[in-house]
Amino acid sequence: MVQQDLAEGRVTEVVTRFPPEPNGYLHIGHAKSIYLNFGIARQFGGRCNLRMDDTNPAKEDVEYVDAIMADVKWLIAGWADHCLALKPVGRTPEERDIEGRRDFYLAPVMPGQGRDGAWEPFYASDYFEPLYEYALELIRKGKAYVCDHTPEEVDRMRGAPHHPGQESAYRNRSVAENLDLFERMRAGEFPDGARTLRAKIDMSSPNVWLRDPVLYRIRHAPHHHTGDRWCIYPMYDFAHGLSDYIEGVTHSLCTLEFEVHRPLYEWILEALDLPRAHPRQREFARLNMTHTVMSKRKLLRLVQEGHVQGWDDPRMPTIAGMRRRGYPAEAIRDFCERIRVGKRENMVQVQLLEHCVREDLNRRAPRAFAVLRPLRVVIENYPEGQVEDIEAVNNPEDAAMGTRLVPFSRVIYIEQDDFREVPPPKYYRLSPGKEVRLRYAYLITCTEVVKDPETGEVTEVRAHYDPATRGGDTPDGRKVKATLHWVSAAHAVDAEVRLYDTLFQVEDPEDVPEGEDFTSSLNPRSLEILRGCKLEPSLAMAAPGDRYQFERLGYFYVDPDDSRPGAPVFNRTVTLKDSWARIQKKQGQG
RNA sequence: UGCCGAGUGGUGUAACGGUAACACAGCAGACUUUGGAUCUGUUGUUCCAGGUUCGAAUCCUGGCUCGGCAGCCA
Repeated sequence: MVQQDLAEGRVTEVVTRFPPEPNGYLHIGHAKSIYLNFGIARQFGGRCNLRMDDTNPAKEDVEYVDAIMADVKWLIAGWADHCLALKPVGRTPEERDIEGRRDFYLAPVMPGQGRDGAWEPFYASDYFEPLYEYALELIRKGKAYVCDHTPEEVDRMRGAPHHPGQESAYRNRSVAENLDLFERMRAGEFPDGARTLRAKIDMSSPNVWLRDPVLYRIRHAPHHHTGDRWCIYPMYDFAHGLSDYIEGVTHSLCTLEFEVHRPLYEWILEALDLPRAHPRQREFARLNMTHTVMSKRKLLRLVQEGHVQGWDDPRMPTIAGMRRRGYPAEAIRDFCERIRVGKRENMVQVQLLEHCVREDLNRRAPRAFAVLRPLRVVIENYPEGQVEDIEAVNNPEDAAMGTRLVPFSRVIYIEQDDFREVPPPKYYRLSPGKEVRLRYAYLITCTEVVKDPETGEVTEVRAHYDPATRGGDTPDGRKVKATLHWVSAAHAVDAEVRLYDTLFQVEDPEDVPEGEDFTSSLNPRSLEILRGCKLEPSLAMAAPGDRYQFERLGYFYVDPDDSRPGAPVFNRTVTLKDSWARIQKKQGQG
């Protein structure tokens, strides 16, 4: 469609916009919209305005404005920064004259245009004055009127989809009376809900949004951006299309539920006889993903009821949550690219997102050794007090990332999962009498199991090493199936590691039995905090925001808030694919 | 029920009226000093019924199913 508009000469430049309401944090569904809107701007050499759609003072807050700005910038960084259009702080639309017709326009500021001053996103609330003028104009044209019915009356009189509504008793007030009343609404003469400004369209339209929709309502409430300057606020339908117009937006892309609003969007623009080209609204399907919820209302509940620790909890599908979990922006964009956009209801599997994350991280994350649930292994024939520096590859996918030295000694930790006293079928790892490779180090054979006499729990494993296998090679060509990661006990750094799983244990949390809601399918094991994890010493100084692959375990991200030098905290971004887990699962079923 | 929209493998998407394809997931195998990665192979798809046509996922008619809409929310 964009291509067609360009070809037909309807537009000469492409301007899109991303218009969140600052009443919550952005989630992965918004990421899809950002990717779409910025992607189109990028593809056609245009721009994308970041605009706060803030016409409802009751729900909105500056905290959200700041978070939204940060999330958008983070997500498009290095990709579409040059398309992000902002405006100077405090600037409002300029009034001008186009061939004798009055017009309002607000020009953007693009990166590179000396953008080092104070810039801010666009705000629908910056257009309250022009919007008010437009409303006056509608009244003068006899296309809007002040209505005194109560909300309940309006509701009742709207009718039902299959039968027409009833006209307001105030529908045919004179222009002068309407003008007077509307001005007094603005002046604050009436209490909340006493009157509204309504468009005069068609009470019998099959589209209920055309049955004289409310354009303005009275709300004596301070607004996060305009303070107490206003006590009447425009409704979405009135504000949105005109905001698009004021900003010179050419393509206004929104989700499917606004499809029925499109006739109203167009009606408003046409009724005003505007001098410039009209923006065009088109719709696409919002994103749904398995094992999570996507509505801001539900996400807010998760935050308020303490099911998560905040909007940026790594289990949340928010952009901030994913960032804190360690998802790279590139991977999220790749995901948005792969799901494409359509008009079909959809439920994308989280596995696809995780795949994108793994693919990205596999290429760039340096490898390291970390033992999450340590089991002591004493190598009895290794000289006491001896320490060897073992060379380890930083990233087998990228030789340029080089190697590092990891200390090896007589007492090491391995993963509890990597030892079984009684190995199940197909279990290749360590068990009594079995030989395994310690990655980059030596082959060891388990000689003895030490147990707690009380509980019977395995507390230590004793082993012998083969000095001829240094580096992990077998001079005699013998094969060992398993290679384990390890950490030298004397050199280990203690760390906290947070393991995350899906927030909900079912694919569709909305699909619950009668009388229950989505919180009943919350996953009780979505967060597991491990303390006393043993890391290789090079990780002691891991910096916030660093990403690693802990070999054989997954990708981990240094928590930006809680990690300290010498006492690192890692968040598990995503596990590695685990075919042993799959075998176990199958065995469990079979 | 009125209006609007959408129906293609398990999931998400492609396909000027001309061999139904791609990715993820699955399965099987190869390789492997990560049971990772990689590579190879493979299972499985056009909502239904008519019609137009040499030929239909695509066009037409009818039906079915799913979603959205009756906030002074966005």
